[in-house]
Amino acid sequence: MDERLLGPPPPGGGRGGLGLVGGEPGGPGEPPGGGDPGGGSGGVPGGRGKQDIGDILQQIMTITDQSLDEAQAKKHALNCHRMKPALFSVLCEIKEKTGLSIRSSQEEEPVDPQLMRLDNMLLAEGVAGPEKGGGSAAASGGGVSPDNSIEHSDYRSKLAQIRHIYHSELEKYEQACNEFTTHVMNLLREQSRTRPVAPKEMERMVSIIHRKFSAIQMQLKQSTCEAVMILRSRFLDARRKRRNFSKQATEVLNEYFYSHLSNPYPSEEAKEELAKKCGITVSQVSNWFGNKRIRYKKNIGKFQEEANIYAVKTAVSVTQGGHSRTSSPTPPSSAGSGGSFNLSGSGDMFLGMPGLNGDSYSASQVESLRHSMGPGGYGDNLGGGQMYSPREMRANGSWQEAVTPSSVTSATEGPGSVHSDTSN
DNA sequence: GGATATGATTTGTC
DNA sequence: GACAAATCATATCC
Repeated sequence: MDERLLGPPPPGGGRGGLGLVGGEPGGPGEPPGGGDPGGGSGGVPGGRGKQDIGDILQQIMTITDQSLDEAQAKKHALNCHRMKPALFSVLCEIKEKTGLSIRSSQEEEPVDPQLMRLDNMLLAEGVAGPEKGGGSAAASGGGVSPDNSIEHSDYRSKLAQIRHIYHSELEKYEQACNEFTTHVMNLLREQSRTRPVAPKEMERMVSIIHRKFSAIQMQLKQSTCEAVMILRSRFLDARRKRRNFSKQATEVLNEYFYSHLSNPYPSEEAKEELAKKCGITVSQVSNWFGNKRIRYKKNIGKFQEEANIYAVKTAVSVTQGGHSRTSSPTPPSSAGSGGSFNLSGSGDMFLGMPGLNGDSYSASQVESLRHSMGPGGYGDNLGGGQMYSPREMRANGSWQEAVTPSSVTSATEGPGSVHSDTSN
């Protein structure tokens, strides 16, 4: 709090200044009536008057140190003091002089650029200003993938929480600021009975209070910005929010993968359909297949059991009459044009994979399963003229080379076998 | 709490 | 642009 305002010292410094004023010959310090109605000390000679004024000033200056009742009593006594009008006029004069310095220090301060930045950011993020409908702030400004609706709504709800807290705190600050301003104004008005308080002084006091509170508000804005930044970074860095796919989704993906083991590269349409089925995005499907291919290739043995499980699953579902097309939305892209699947998916599975415990499926098993697939199963492409997709023909680390042991392929060489063409 | 699984990202290649 | 491979970061299991 600015002491100068509540008890402005005279120019020249401290209380001594006032004492000097009071002692000026013929000055306003001389009591108009010359009597001593309150003091009870009889007539006041010049020296005695000085001392009296000094006492009064002392009392004024120490009034804040006293208890409320004591202060009220003192205040009342001072207001009734015979010297009061004279003192008041002196103080008014002093005020006139100090008014210049007040005015000079009251010049408009430039808007804090940091505050401007904070305001702009809060506005852009949809925290400050009017609420943005439909969470467009989160979608456009937040940089959250638009196809990730769950995260999107999560982001929006979190942002709404921040917004709510920000506004309620801001309201609290404003309320507190207003209350405090009113309180100080009342105090000043009260004090104006004892000492002159210029309207400008009051204005200045109000502006000081507002400045103090705006500093607090700035902290609030800073904290809010930080919270929004953290929220954004969390949602932007998808790795932080990694969630395992549902069991059902993984099953659908695995079923497709193992039923298209010869060419586990789903077309765009297939990806879209898988994504739809699994409740994930197309890029997530792509990621999943990318990861699956590389991990399968790296450690085929580890995935054998899984492969077998899905092989049997698929076979059973097909033999039961239910086309597993649900798990095999559409053939891979290469198949779309030329039917490039070299083998039926399920057929691959059994040909390329030893059974559990290292045992291979018997030829009859394979044959019966393959047969059971029929034209409606994953073996749709069995009769395709083109045997391999360009990808499969790659010489450097192609999928076929990696996943199909030569012993197996050579043993099952024939229409749809995989190894013969890879060398070309 | 460490090991493992798994989804996502980055980098380089074609 | 799609993909492979490496890597990161988090989830889950024990």
